[in-house]
Amino acid sequence: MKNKAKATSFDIAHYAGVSQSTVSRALRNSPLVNDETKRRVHEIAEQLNYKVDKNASNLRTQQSSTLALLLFEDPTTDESQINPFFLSMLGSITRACAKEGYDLLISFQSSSSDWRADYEDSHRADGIILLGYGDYLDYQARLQELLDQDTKFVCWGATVDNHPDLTVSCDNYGGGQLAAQHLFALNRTDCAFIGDASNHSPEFFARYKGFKDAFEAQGVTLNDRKIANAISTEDSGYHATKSLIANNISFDALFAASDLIAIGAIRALLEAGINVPENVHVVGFDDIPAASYVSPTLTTVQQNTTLAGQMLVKNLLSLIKNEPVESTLLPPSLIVRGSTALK
Amino acid sequence: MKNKAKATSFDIAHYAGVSQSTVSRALRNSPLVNDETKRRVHEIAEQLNYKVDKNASNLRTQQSSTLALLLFEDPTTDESQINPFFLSMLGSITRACAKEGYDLLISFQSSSSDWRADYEDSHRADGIILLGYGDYLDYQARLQELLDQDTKFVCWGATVDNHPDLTVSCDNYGGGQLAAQHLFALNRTDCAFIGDASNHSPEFFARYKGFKDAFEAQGVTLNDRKIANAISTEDSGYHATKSLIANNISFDALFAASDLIAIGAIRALLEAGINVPENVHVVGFDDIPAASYVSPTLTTVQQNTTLAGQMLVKNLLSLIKNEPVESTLLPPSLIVRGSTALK
DNA sequence: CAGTTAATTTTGCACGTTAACTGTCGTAAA
DNA sequence: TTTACGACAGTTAACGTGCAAAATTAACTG
Repeated sequence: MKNKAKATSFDIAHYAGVSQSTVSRALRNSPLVNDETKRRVHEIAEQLNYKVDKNASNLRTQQSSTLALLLFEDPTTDESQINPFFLSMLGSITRACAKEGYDLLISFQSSSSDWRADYEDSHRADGIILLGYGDYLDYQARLQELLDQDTKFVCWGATVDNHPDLTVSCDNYGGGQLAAQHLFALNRTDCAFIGDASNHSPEFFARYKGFKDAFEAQGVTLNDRKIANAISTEDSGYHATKSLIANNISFDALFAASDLIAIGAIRALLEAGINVPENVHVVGFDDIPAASYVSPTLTTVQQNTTLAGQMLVKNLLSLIKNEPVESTLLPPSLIVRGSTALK
Repeated sequence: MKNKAKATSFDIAHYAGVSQSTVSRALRNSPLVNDETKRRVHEIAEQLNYKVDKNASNLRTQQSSTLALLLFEDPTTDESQINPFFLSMLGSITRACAKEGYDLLISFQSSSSDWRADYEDSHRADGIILLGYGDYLDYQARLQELLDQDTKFVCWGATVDNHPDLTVSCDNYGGGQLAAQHLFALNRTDCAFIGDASNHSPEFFARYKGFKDAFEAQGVTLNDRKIANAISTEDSGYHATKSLIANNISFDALFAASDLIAIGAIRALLEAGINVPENVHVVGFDDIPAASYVSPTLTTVQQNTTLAGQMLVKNLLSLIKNEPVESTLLPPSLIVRGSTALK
């Protein structure tokens, strides 16, 4: 039978015949406590099923051993749907936090205007991880505000002006190059791009830039007309591709700024009777799980989400400890699948 | 310029010329405080950018306004991959929590043996949501333990012995019926089932049972030989289907216990030169995002994850408030797509 | 105008922990 | 023998809230 009232450190002190503060020290393995006493305290703590009260501990130490994850979704995305790429990141961030002894608090784009107040000031979290795609311009002002407040935070993808160290991101430019080199090697040089070639979405732009530059390095110039804008959803990729087709724009390869776009693009192509990969090779970006389920399976530039999550957490913890943080750029890798492989 | 030191309720009390406890009440809109005083306190709080310290507040009230979500993955699942169905649930649970003013703490299958101690005793969370697929038998003992400890928790899917009220689940049996009725209407009665027809995974079993019973109600008896076991991964579905084919077992329709299995099954079928839906109709379960990306798009029994998440949170909060909780069974709905639709 | 009641506000403590400061005792150096 | 110091353990004071009881003020009655 368990006690209804939860055991406190005083209870342990009582049973162990020592003072409460000795219990506290013993449980945190302070060197100021005799080993034998430590052992006894630990034993009794176990028996009483004692757990340090997080609230009391946090209140006293003025920190929470918790990180907050703020997830920004594309505004058009349907409520229940979350971008699978971010979900993958979520998984690795959760694990990285657990490994470091931190809890993870998750929240979607907060309607509140003051992230710092919501998390740091209220001592709910020691730091914030911002995870989002695309339109960071809207947030630059806010990020600057966080900086001014000396808030501890790291971003995925978005570079904060003059503070690249606060960002962990994939080498999108290099990833675009990988895609281009792959297509070039397959002799597919008449390429379309679906994503966002403006500077509106820095990540998509970098992918495009790397793609374009790599082709130009081979003496191939891409036709700007073969670009269609899309946000990172299947639907958007589908419609963008459809409009390319409708405009009679020809191409023998297609580079999509994300896998979801690529999947939508393939659907549009197949519907139009254009075979993948025979007529058009398709390369995506991200390597979400669905990339290996669709048919044809999708060749894509893989982002290492496991490493990305670990780095985000690691860098944030360094920030919190006021340690120097270095800029982090993760190398992507090309995963060749059916959409660029002729049998 | 913000103060480095965070404002406390004492600071507000000082500026407002009242006592700290009046501030506390004023901020929580207690009727015991004069309206004018309230207004002034709120104003000053805003100016100082004051936020209630969660830790102090939680310590005082002995609760955390936080729920913990424990996610159980299939043991075979790769580390970074999370079952997309659960991710969808995660999204709606997060939102439901936010709406109720609760934070959500996420954790993957804890290696710790004592969930209650990890969350409730340490006051990190007021209650626990258990989310998992399949093999609950391993956990029944643990669930019983949680019950004995009077821990506040709710489960997805798994029924705790004699406590159906602690479970929110989809009407898996009814979903199986839906699938059967659909296939029967299309005159596909020679059905295979891939999943788990033993009682090992209660959810899969219920889906199979409903499927089988609905056919029998129409006078059609399913052949037990046309069953292959699989866990909820694409790979497992692929191999299970392959083994059916390898054993020369014929069928004109296939019901998979989950979409991931169905997607793997389709891959195996197509590889074997069996057309979907012409030769074999395929019906899945869950309606994960990928179901509408694969080709052919997948007909499936949809679980309402939005509602499920809301109910889990709602029921858990009721439990925490010691209010009576009712058993919750959510109705699934059939989504007809390409894998059962002949052009 | 003293006396009673209602409407507010204030005082003081408790929540469970950690950390800084004190205190004790035995042993080694002076 | 005295002093000093290390190795422990105990005492006390926050951390910032929220609640109960006490205290103050205002409002009203006879």
